[in-house]
Amino acid sequence: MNYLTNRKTTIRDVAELVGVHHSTVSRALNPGTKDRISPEMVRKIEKAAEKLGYFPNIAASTLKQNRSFALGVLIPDLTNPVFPLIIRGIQDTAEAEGYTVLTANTDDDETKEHDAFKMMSGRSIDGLIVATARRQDSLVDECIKRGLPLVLVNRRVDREGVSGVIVDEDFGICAALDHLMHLGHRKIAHIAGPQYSSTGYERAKAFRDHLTLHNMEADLIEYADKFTVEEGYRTFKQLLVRDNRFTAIVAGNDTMALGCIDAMHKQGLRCPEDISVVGNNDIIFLSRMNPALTTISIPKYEMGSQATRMLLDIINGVPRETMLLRMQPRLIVRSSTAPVVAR
Amino acid sequence: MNYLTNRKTTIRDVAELVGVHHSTVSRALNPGTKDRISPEMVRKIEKAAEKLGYFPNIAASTLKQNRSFALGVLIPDLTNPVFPLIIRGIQDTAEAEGYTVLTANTDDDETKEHDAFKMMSGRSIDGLIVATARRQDSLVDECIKRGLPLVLVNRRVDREGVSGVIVDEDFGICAALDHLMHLGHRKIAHIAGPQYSSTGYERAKAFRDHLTLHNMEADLIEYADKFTVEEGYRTFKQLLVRDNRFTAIVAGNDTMALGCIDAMHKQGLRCPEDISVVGNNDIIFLSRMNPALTTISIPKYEMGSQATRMLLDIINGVPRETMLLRMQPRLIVRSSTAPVVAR
DNA sequence: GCCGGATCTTGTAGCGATTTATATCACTCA
DNA sequence: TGAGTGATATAAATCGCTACAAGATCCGGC
Repeated sequence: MNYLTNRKTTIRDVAELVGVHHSTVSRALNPGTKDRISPEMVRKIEKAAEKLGYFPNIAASTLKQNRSFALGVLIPDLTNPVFPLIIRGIQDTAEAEGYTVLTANTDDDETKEHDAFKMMSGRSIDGLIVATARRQDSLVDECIKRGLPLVLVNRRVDREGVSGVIVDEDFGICAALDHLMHLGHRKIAHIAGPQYSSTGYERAKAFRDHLTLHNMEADLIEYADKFTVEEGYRTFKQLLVRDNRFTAIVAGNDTMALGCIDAMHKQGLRCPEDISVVGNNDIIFLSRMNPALTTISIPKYEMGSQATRMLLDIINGVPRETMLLRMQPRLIVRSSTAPVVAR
Repeated sequence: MNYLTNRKTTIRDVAELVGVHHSTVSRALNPGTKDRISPEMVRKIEKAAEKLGYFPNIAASTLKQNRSFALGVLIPDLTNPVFPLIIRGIQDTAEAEGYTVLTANTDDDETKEHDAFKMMSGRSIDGLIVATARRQDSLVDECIKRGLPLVLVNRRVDREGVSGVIVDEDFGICAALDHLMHLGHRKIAHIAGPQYSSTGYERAKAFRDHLTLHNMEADLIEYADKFTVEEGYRTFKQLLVRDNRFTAIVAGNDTMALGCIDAMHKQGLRCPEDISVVGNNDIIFLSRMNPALTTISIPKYEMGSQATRMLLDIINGVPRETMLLRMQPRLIVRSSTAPVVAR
């Protein structure tokens, strides 16, 4: 703290106190250039900085270096329980490396997405983590064109050569289907998530492929427009109109699974007695629900943290082998799935 | 985009294209100074800026103005389901006014809190929203000393004169207790949240006061160290050792209530048949739980949004009457509370 | 026809950091 | 002895924007 004026302490105040040039102070306080200053000088400067309560003005350093030590994160909606853990993974990892995180919700709306990106560009972010990617994504294309370091998380794009941390959706869906078949289910339906998202698309594809492989009916699929409870509800009802002889549902994600269960209850159907349900993501509190939802668990925190590490490596020019890191999900069996019973 | 070099477009590029001085461009593009430039000039400049894909370098403007159009937000932990909605309220409101939000998790740890604040200071935040306040809070004191615009949300401090948006805890607890008494409960216990937090403290105080007023036993209180499921679990067990004749529990918040229910199940007690439980906050999915948790609902999104509006008013020097905005909570009765039965 | 004032635009000087080039040593060694 | 060499420190320029002072332009009015 500068005791005379109200002005914030700057590098020049520190320099004055020590009796050196301010550029020397800059060097001494910067990890990368510290070694060009004599150790005792560094110590003196650090002491003085401490005493004056100096902290760097990041705007000034950003302006000069064109490097902000800030990362952008684009998510659909923070209130969707998948994201808080991913974001904590990102924030914890980023902060440990001295980076600040700017988060924006896009609600899967291209205008909001564009606005958020513009704001982030204005703030000279050093890199971007995108959890909102569509399979064809113009924003991702733009980042690549501009050369902005970019990592995808959760959702991927169709084009190759973009780094990201995603889930082995095939593995998860196969585990779910095997579990259901093991319980005797032979007629299984899928409430698919939006197909513009790789998660929705790949889960539906895995569903079809795996059932086909087992010579089972693979076209009991109804497509939702969003990954929400409401869309799960609506889509399930639609499915029921088409066909009501299935005994199990694989939902595109957990919130949609909850919507399905709501719709079932509304129709007087019971879960799991009449229909078994499997979700996806393993969001919080699922084990406490009624019924406790069987689901495919994905390592959310780890995904955020890995994506951030990846991004920081790209920013720092560290060579990396893996482009697309595919995390292993894990089926968690709870009470929303049960052996099929003759009706 | 500047087509010749790889450099970002600046106001000078725009100025050059239009054939005016760059300071004119700055004026024309700034809402506050736009009226000092002729309308047709403004239009020409805007057109040129658009054409060149110009967007302002916020670091430069921050450096010059000592104003970042960024707000800091301090929360305990994003993965605690109370916060996502509060934060969305903050973000949506802030973004609508052109502000960016920097969020940091403190895990109720003073070191992390201090680090986060230092980072935010370095980024020259224009104001701070604190959801981590302790009743005696040195960080809050520091902000006030420094004159940094500050608004509390959810938790308040003991000292007067600090703006904030909080909940009328007394009202909520009274509603919960009245509900329980109405169901015939005469021996009610409280699993209190940490007393350093105004929420924990005021809820416990309201509990004592209201029961005393009704000439009921008011000291069946056990204090938890954190607002977590685990602490709810531990504290409930502790309470049970002390006294096992209560028929209802008012928990400090929802997560602690869930911990209580876990502990009850572990002890072979049923909720609500043996013991009724009331939570607080109304976090997501409570209505789907088993049993569905009766709780006190607080307007989370609205609180975030109001706090932000308050903060922006302070920043902009708008006079405000209310210092401490007290939101009305609402009891939501579900199936974790039931009439008391003779045992 | 020229002055006073309103209206618009220009010029310039930083904001606080980093960075490149330059200066100043203190030594070594031919 | 004096040029060469590291090792440190200094000077000065710069990042892009805004604010303040000053200049240019135009107009009506006496």
